Amino acid sequence: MLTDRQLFILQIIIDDFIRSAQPVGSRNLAKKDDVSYSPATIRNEMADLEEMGFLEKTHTSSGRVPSEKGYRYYVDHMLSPGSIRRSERTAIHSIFADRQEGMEKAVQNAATILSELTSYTSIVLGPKFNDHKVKNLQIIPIDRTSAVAIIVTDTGHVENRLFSLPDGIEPADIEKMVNILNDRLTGVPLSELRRKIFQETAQLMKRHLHNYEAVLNMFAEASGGQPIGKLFIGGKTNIFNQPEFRDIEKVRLVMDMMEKEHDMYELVRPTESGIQVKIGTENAEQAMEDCSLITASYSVGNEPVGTIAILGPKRMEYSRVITLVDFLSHDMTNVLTRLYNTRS
Amino acid sequence: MLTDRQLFILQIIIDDFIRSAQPVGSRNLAKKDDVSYSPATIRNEMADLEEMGFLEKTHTSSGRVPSEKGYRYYVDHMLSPGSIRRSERTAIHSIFADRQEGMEKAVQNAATILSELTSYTSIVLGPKFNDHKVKNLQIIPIDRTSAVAIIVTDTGHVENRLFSLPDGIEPADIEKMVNILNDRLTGVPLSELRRKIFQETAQLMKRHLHNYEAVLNMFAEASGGQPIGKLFIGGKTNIFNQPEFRDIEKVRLVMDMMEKEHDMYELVRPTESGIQVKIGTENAEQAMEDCSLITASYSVGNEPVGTIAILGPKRMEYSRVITLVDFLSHDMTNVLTRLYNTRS
DNA sequence: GTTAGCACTCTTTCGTTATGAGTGCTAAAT
DNA sequence: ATTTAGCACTCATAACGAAAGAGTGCTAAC
Repeated sequence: MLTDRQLFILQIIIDDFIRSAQPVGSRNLAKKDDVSYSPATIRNEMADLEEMGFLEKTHTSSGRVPSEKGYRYYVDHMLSPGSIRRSERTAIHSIFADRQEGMEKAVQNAATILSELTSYTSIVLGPKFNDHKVKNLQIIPIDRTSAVAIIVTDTGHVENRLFSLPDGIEPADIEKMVNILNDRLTGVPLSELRRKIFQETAQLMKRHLHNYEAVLNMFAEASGGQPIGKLFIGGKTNIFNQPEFRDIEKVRLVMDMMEKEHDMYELVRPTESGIQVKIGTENAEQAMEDCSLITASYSVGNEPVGTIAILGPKRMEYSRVITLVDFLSHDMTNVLTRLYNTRS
Repeated sequence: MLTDRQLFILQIIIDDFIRSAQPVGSRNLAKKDDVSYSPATIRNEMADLEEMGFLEKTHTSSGRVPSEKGYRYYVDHMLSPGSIRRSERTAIHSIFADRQEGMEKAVQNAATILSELTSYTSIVLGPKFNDHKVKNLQIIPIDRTSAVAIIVTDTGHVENRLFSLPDGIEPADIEKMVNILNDRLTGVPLSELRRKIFQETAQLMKRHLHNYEAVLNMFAEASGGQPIGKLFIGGKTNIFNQPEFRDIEKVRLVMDMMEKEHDMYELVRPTESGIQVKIGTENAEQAMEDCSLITASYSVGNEPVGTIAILGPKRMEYSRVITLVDFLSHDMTNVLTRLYNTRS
């Protein structure tokens, strides 16, 4: 469909535009060392590439700019695998070097480092704890009317929630209840906790407590609270560096979106595994029309549990970013898988 | 020091500039219904006010703009107390209507609502839990080498932390330890926990466990982890609305600062109680030179435990914001004090 | 098939020139 | 002794036009 020369020229144009953010013209292209065609030839090819929809002009007599289709083709067919610098490698490995900090800190760290390495905005969706299993349950009474329910998972994650106690419940009752719950629910994955609570323990509880329902309900609710992982965003203001975002309205659109946790979650919610690139309007979100998003999931074993992503301008250094994101996601998968597997 | 008329004119100028963001000139001032002086008279007064440092010109023949000193004087001497609209009152009361959500959610909510009411950026420093007392301690072993330490306070707040177990420790030992800890440390304020841990329990532990030190150390560390409350920021992008922040560099400066948790904490760290207004360079932070900050602390009983703040342009609606912030801080104090006092 | 040449287009820049809002000062009016 | 009208002056902003520069498309020659 494209001749070798067209491919070559398209590649150079996109590479150049990614670097300079300036529309690229035939004259300047021809000056490059590795280009041996005359401006006129290049102009002809450019005209063809434009007709095919890979390039665009900003006005009648401007240089060419890659279209979304152009970027898409570039990403799909012309990406050289790119290498990782030693410093980048060590930076990434340092993220999980210190396990003691706890998962949340490490994930936040990943976001920060990723944004620093790329100077784009990074989004990291922390591991969802659905598939992690209950290690221990506690109910700590605070006063006569309220108590804290605590769920500890086998990965060391802690969920907690304040709830109202039914009237007239005795500390001894609570203790009994905690024992029953731990007895029956240890090892149950969080995703099934809600169901199991009623299925496994309701009968037993009934025998021991007259007021068990309210408590069970609460517990079930606490467990269903956060089915998704936490979201971390690094380098939110990096978008200010991009010359195409000198326009305050554009920045605002993106910034506004970044403040909406739900939108951001929708953006990076895990779908297919592997690396995904969404360019401009390929993203559902209106505010993303001038941005590209590169996402990769990471896994525990074969189960994807979270996502890392880079949000930048359409004119993104795709090659470099994809390499980095790929590397980090594999690193995270390795670390988490090892961690998880030695545990269970 | 200032004649009545100068006071009057200064007030009108500042009020006008707060509304319009445009330098105000004598001609337009004189047109106002409540001004009965001629432009020339006003010009004379303006010149005097400028000489005294309350007004500035952006260039030789422009209208006047309030100086920092002008704003300061305005805030200190000319603020009419301002009233709260019914809708605002209900919005604020709604924040703590639903106690079940837990403190953190409520505080986050406060930030959101405050930013929506003012259309500036709000900062809420959640209650610090230093003075809250230990209700219960737990150590939940995860596997042979690690465990989760959990501290529950009498306010229902939960702190938790993953830590490494010393080699060869037995589940029975852990149980013993937890019992000792609970026995000795219940009721201890978090701020003294670290000290008390060693003072009260070390002797006892020594008798029962050969390897107690590592565990104690860890526990002490977990308790010292977050002496300060959590920080919530609402309406980060509201700054984009301000015409004096059309300049992308200015916005960036402020945005960058808002991303740095530490800087933000420094900004609103509780100092004196009552309402504080910091105008422009009165703030230590460089990035704040075009902004004003209004802070108020809220308390439990007489002890200030957190801060609410509004960050906006120097040209802020001081009167309205101060009224709102004052009202909310009192509301929070009431709610928290009631909550806390029924507990202890 | 490639390229030189040329006319044409469109943006950007720069100086020039109004226009208008605003000031400061002086002198007259109150 | 204030207050105000009048006027000359300053400066930012907008509008205009001209010139420069980068780039294109097309035609004709190589």
